[in-house]
Amino acid sequence: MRVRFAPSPTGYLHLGGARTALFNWLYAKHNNGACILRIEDTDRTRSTDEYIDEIIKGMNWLGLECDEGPFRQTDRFDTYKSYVERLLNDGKAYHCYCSPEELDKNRKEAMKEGRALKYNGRCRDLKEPVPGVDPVVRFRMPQEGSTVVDDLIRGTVTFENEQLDDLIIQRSDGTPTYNLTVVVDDVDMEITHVIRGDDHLNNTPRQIQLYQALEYEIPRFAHLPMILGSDKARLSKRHGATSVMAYYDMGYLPDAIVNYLVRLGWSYGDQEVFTRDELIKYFSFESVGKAASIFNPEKLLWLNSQYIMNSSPEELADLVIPFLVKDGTVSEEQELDRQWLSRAVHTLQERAKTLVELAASLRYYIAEEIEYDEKARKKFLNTESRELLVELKEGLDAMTEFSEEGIEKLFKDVAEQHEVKLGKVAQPVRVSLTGGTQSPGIFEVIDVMGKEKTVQRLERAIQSIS
RNA sequence: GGUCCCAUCGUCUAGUGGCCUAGGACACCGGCCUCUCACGCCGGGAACACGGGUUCGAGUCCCGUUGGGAUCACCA
Repeated sequence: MRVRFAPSPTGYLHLGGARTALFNWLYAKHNNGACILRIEDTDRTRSTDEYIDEIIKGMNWLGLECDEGPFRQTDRFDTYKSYVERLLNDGKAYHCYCSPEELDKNRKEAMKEGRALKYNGRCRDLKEPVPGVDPVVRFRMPQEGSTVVDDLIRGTVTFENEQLDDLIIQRSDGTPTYNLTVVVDDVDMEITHVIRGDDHLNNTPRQIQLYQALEYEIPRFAHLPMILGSDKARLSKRHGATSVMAYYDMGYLPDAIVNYLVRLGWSYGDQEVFTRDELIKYFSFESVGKAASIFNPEKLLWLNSQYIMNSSPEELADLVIPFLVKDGTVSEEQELDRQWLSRAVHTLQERAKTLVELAASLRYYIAEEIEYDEKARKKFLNTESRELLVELKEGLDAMTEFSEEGIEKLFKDVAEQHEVKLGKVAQPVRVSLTGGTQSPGIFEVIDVMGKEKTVQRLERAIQSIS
């Protein structure tokens, strides 16, 4: 069992491409088969090496490494040429001398008259070459009967051959075109299952005809439904057709992206969150839907928060460091105590939806100085709370051993003495320590922050009042 | 326009003729928990596009309508 992911390096790996890669990868893993990465770069004007690197980087980040490749089609031009020669010699392809302008004119006329947009076959039976013109090579498409696509997702789809065009398989500059190269490569690379986007379904009968002309076995096909933007239009930059690496920058975990993507069109009962192993075990085309689905950023975000909650603090601590550096919270050389950082991360895990948010909250644990949120300062750091802060500071300063329980007892004692609720005590402290009104439980914050920093910040808060 | 595909809550989906008074998840709205914010828990509103058949019985099968999408390049 062999599958392939065959992106064209004319852009970054976006969510749609990533999902196609994912379904190929899952199907291969599920069946203990191989996944081949093939770069379809025959359009030399639009393909770049930079995009190739970016695509591979994106796949690696998502953990979708292929078993073979990358193979580049531009390295295989001689092979394609020999197949074209074969078709030409067998009379299954012919030279066409029509100019692009002429073709364009015919197309427009056909459009105006409401006919199918199809090559008129002018050069089909030409006996002599036209001098001074570099011809393209067209495939002589059978015009009788019909072609049936047997698709793992869509079932049986029938196309009338008379609808099929004599497609160009080699350009006038001698380079091959897509419909030929896919077939040749899938044959050469012994691909058994072609898994790709829905947008290729209409190409499939043409390719089947090519397989038949070449007398090769036809692989199985599976055409995945598209991913649409919120306006039901094709996914564009606006909705998320940006590079998957942009999601790295936004603080998403690769497993969350994978989990989100797989549930777009595929399901396993009511289960929403899957481990990678479960995905491999359960994946099947039988439970892939046929309808296109709309990309929903909120659900992705929710999944990401789930993955952050369920990750180990140690793992998250490692992952968040680049974001702390980016924020300027720590410098590149700075050595952080990993064990301590993990404790800090642990207090924030169920509050952060992304690594970016996590890094932002971590800032008050790590930074030397904090800034007060102005509204919070006004409301909680005032003469009313000053005495409480002084007592708390002294109490904490006097503690020989720091523990959550001890801190809690101190807070409750102070609250009781002043006959106020715990909230009256906790909020001013929270603002003093974190600068804002939202944070993990105040006892754990103090415990993680440590005596020195806590006392110092309380002192500063008291100073700011007078 | 031709051809092809698709159609269950706003969104992702469960559903493979009776378990459907249509289930779950995100989002939204209440409530509980509580030192704040989250998490968690409990509850709420919200869908079978429409019209014909087939059948004792249809969200599920068939046909049509409507709506959406894809594709028709010397792009892939």
